Formats: sequence, C-alpha cells, structure tokens
Amino acid sequence: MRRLDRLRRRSAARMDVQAMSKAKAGYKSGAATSGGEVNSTIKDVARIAGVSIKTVSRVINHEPNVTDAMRRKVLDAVRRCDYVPNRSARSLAGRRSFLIGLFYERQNSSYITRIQAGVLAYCRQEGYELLIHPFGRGNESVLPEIEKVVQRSNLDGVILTPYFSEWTQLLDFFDGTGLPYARVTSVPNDYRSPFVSCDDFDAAFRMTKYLIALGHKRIGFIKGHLRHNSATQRHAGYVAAMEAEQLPLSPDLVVQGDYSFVSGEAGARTLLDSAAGVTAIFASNDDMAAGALRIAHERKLAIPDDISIVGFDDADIARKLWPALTTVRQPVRELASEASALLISSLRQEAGSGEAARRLLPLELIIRESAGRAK
Amino acid sequence: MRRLDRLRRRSAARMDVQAMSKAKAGYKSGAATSGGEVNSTIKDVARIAGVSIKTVSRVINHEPNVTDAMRRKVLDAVRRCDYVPNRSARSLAGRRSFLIGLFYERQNSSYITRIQAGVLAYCRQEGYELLIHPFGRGNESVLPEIEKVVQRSNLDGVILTPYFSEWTQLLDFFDGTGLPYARVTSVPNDYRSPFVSCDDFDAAFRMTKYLIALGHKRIGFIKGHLRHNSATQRHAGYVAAMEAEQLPLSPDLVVQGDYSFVSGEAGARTLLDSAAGVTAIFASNDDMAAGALRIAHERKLAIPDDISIVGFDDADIARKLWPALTTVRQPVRELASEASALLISSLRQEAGSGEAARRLLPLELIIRESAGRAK
DNA sequence: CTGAAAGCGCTTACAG
DNA sequence: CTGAAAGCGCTTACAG
Repeated sequence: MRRLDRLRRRSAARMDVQAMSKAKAGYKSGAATSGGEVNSTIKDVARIAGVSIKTVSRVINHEPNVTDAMRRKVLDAVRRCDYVPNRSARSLAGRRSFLIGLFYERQNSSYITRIQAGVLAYCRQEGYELLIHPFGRGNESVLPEIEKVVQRSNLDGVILTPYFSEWTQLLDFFDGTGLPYARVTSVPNDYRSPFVSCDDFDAAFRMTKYLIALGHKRIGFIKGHLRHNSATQRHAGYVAAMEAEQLPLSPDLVVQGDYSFVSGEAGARTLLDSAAGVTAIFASNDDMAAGALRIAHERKLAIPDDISIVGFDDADIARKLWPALTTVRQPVRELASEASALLISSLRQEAGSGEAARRLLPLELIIRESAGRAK
Repeated sequence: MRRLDRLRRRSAARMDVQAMSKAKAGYKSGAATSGGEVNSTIKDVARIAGVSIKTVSRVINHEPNVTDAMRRKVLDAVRRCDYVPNRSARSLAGRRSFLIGLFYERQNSSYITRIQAGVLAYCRQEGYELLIHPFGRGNESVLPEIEKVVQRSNLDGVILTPYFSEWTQLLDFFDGTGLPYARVTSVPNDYRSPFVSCDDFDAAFRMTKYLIALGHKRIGFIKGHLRHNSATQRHAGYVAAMEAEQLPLSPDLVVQGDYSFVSGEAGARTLLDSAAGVTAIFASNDDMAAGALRIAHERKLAIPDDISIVGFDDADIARKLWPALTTVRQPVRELASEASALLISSLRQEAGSGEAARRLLPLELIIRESAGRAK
C-alpha cells in the first residue's frame, strides 16, 4: 500500500513535469494523455500519426523501407507527444540493453575522468548509456569478477583501457563471449578487435631528442608498469633516440617504475644516487615525474637548472606542479570518443567484415618549465 | 539477416560462458537449459523449485509472507540455475529501472572519482547501477538539460554533489518531479531531503587555530566559489577562529577565489602584494593551495619557512605537491556511500515518514609539510 | 512498403 | 501464504 501511494504520487508529479514540457514544446491536442498515462507510448504515437506501432518502431529505429510521407507523419507525432521510447521495453523485446560498459583499473583519476567524458560524449548522442566498472589495483580476482558483471549487466558492448585493453586473457574472455568491445591502447598486442591508439614510441623518441637538443647526454629514464604496453613503447622510443644520437646507454640510466607517484620518487632517488650523473630524467608518466620533482626539491636541486625532469600524459597535475611539467599531451578524451565510435559502429554492422577497425591519434610535445639546457 | 547471425553467434558464445560458470558452480541437472534458452528465467527457476513464478518473484524481491521452506527451495533452484533476474523485464513490469543517476559539475577529478567509487560500492551491492551525468562548467542550460536526462533515463533516484546539491532551483525541480534524491553537501540550505554532510565550519576553525598555534597572526584566506555552501562555511570557520584569538581581521586578508588552481594563483598574488604582510595562507581547497604554492615558488619564498600554505580536501594532489600540503581530509568516498545508503533506503520505505534522514561525517586535519612556525 | 500477432521476462492486481 | 491471469512497451517473425 505504501509503495503504491508512493508510486502514485510520483506518477502525479511526473505528469506535471510532462505537462510542463509539453506546454513548452507547444503541445496542444492532449490525445496522448487522455488515457491517463504518464508518458506517451508507441501506441499514442501510432494513434496520432494514424499508422501501426510497427511503423513507428521502424522510424524510431531508422529502419529502411519507410516512405518519406510516413516518416514525416510519425516524426511529427513523436514531437507532439514528446515521445521517448521506453528503454526497458526496447531492451526486453529487442534483446539489446543500450548499455555500454567501461572496465578499468583504478588509477590516475585525471585519466579516467577524461576517458569517461569522451565515452559519454559519443555514447549518449547515440542513445547508449554508460556503466562504469572500476576495479581495485592488483585485485587477483579481476577476471572472475568481470565475468560476473558481464553476466549481470547485460551489456551491448564494452570499452577497455590499458592495461585491461592489453591483457590477452581478458580479451580472450570477451572474444569467447562474443561481446563486442573496443580498446584504447598503446600498441595493441594484435588486431583482433577495434582499437584506437597513439604512437608512444614516436612521442618518447621526440621527447628524448628534445632533451638531447637541450644539451643533455646522461638522461635517466623511469619505466612504467610493464603490464602496460605503453611502458615498453615509451622506453623503446627513449632507447632509439639515445642510439640515434650515439649516446651511451649504460644500464644505470634506466630504472623500473610502475606509473605511481611513489615509484617515481624511488626511481629518481636511484638515478640521482647512481654514478651515472644524470642531468635529466624522463619519467614515463606525469605522476612519476611528480615524484621525481619532489625528490629533486628535497635535495635542493634547482629545476631545470640543476636537473631537467619531463613526464608523459599531460595529466591535470602537470601544470599544477612547480615547475610546470614539460610533457607529452595524450588526447585522452578523443581516444575514448573514437573508441566509442568504433564500438557503436561494430554494434550496428555485421561483425567479421574484414579486419577490425583502428585509428591512430597524434601525440604532442608540451614544452613548459621543467626542462632546460644542460649545465 | 546479418544481425540475426550476429545475435545467434552471440547467443551461442554466451551459452559457452554460462556452461562454464555452471560447471564451476557445480551445476548438474541441465533442466534449466534443456529448453535451449541461453539464460535461465524465472520460469526455469519456478519449474525446478516446483513453485509458481510469483513465488520466485517474492523470494527474489525479499517480499514478506513466504514460508522458510518455500524460500529455501527457491533459493536452491536459483543457485542451480545460476539465475540472474533480467533487469529490463523487472524494470518494464515493475516501473522501476534500478538505475541511480549521479549529476555533477565537472571539476576536480580526484573528488568525483571518489564520489563515484563510494556510490558504486554501495549501489552495486544493492542491485542498482550508476549512470553518471557530468555537466560542463558554467553551462547556462544545466537545468533544462537535467530535465531532459531525467525524462529519458527513467532513474529511480539521484545523488547530488555540490553545488548541485545546494542549488535551490534544482532541488525544487526534483521535488516537483517526485524523484527521490540524496545530497552530499556542506551545510544544506534546508532539510527537505536526505543529505550527508561534514562540518566545514569546524574544520576550518580548527585549521585556523592550528596556524595560530604555530605563531601566525596575519593569516590570509582564499575563499571558494560562492555557489558552494562550503565556501561560506570554511570562511566563517576561519573568521571565528581569528576572532576567538582576537586577531585583527583586516579586509585585505581575505580574497575571493573560485576553487580553481588559477584563482588560487591570483589570490596568492593579491595576498602577497598587499600590505597585510601575511605569514600564512589558508586556501579553501587544495587546488587553490596548489596555485598559491606555485606563486610562492615563483617568488622564491621558502615554504613553510617564509610562508605557510594550507589547503582543504586532501585531494590526490595534496601529497604530490612540494612541499606536501597540510590540509583537511574530507571522507569523500564515505560521504557518497552514506548518501547512497540514504537514497536507497528512501527508495524502499514510504516517503514522508517524518523528517528527511541526515548524517554527519568527521573531518580530519592532515599535518604535512606546507605549514610551519611563523617567522 | 506496411501491419497484426506473438512474445520478451518479469510484476501487479486480484483471488483463494 | 500461494498462484493464475493480465499486462508493462516495445521488437521479432511473418504475412501480405
């Protein structure tokens, strides 16, 4: 009883809202609401347009084989009713959910926020909603957890970001499941499914060249988490640039990090303590660069006068640090939008039409304050 | 035809997955899948349990008036079938969507990421999914946009964070709509609906006292965006502490910011340029404190030796800055979980049962490196 | 190119 | 305390 009351009150309230918006939209007839229904349904539209509900359905779903006259009549009725298709009904009857899942490991919030913005911008306009699924770091049971989620959420498609997008077992799982997905990734392990990427190798190459052009010869490098393909790519770019300029590549110039702030601190300490005598540090991402910056400050090294420090990503933090980070701008939002576009188009088209779609987005060097001429 | 093929392939694949998980779960009988259906439905469960689908429905929905024996039979069948209720069907028949909306203005990504985590942690376990709805900063048409979203998304409830949670017109809209919502807010404008809050006034009071105890007398204050109640509260706490210690409160000690990094830079510049001779700056949030830090660095002021700078929020950035920020820890994740709890319980209970629920969470001073004894 | 019928998997409303 | 029937608002599958 109580719940009923509640529902009734809500319905009444909703009717007000709708009446309001209808008034705004210049709605006149009232036929659609005469039945007492809160929201207009496909039947209301059909009645007003004088066609069958199937025809309305065709128009709504952009199906072919509808005459222009029909289409216009229906669209007009849709407008007059302020009709919005019921997602649950479509989903139940059509066995589609209009839900896209975004799976990722918790990490830099700046990155994931941009990813979300990019996915939303594209998906929403296409009528899809986004379900986000963050996972704790280093969770052992990620794969079974994801299986469960997929079973429950009834997703139409999935967006994957690193390292999930580069985790072969996970991709195998999705492939086995038949669930369409698109990846944003550095260089992918394979071309089995649509992806959007950036040339991390090239950007790291250019950044290293930039440091070399500034006169640096002993450039330390802090690697990212090896689970991420970007870590390997960025490191390879650094190595290639050093070799191209015939600079010595002693092993104590490179330390392993894991993309975390703390690992950046540790890496910088190691680099600064070694006999390598680095005049510049290239951290594989901005969080690690922030850690390196902090160590330099602690040791009272002037930046960039005593030591240059550069990062990668152009995260929010890059311009808030002091000095502001010279880094590489990753078009995170665009990567996510493009991946969504690939996903949704693969949802619509027949699968297996040749090779999976892919796209490459440019990376840009952002010169700020944290790198300068070598002493 | 192509789509059909696709669907068929997906169905086949899904069956594999399900077969796998059933095998894992020790599923034996196969009765539920003998009909060739991919996922088991309420009918399968009813058949196996030997009851009507209505009884299964009762158990699933935790309705009262079911004998223990029945309940056990049903639960057992649910387990054997690996049954997961179809969200769309429930939603269509029950006029509930099991969808919670989170509306917010784009801002500090650290904050919103924690909010999401808190909401998800609670909602998911209760069977609700989260739809995030970020809005661009300063968008004029937020309200109409939200109306549209609410109409389309068919949400069961909404979580609001500042300043949406303190925006009277928006609350009026939701109240008019009858859509249940819960707020995380500083001090709310009223008690019309459930909310979770922190005592910003008190925390600002304590932080100011802390600075005073360090020997500071001329403490500059950078206010937050006035749309946020927290801005007023934090400022009032600062004022109260200054007055309590009978410290002069000259007007050039307080400057207006808007919670952005850039406004923190501007505020710090003003404060440092004024005749007030501040020895400490209390920025109303960490982003502005980061801006102040940068200005201090630019001016070659040692922190905290020449000037102390403190923030508020304990955002991700706080410990990545140099020196690490002394600040106030806001339990953002917990705020969001609690708000979700209030929302979901209001979804279940009859509304209007007295006053709206509320909860107060504690704020903690985090002493790090950016504040020290006054010169 | 258009439509009438059946059905998606649940919950509601009502009996008993 | 339990169940049979109707129906939520769409799409599918099939005729014409």
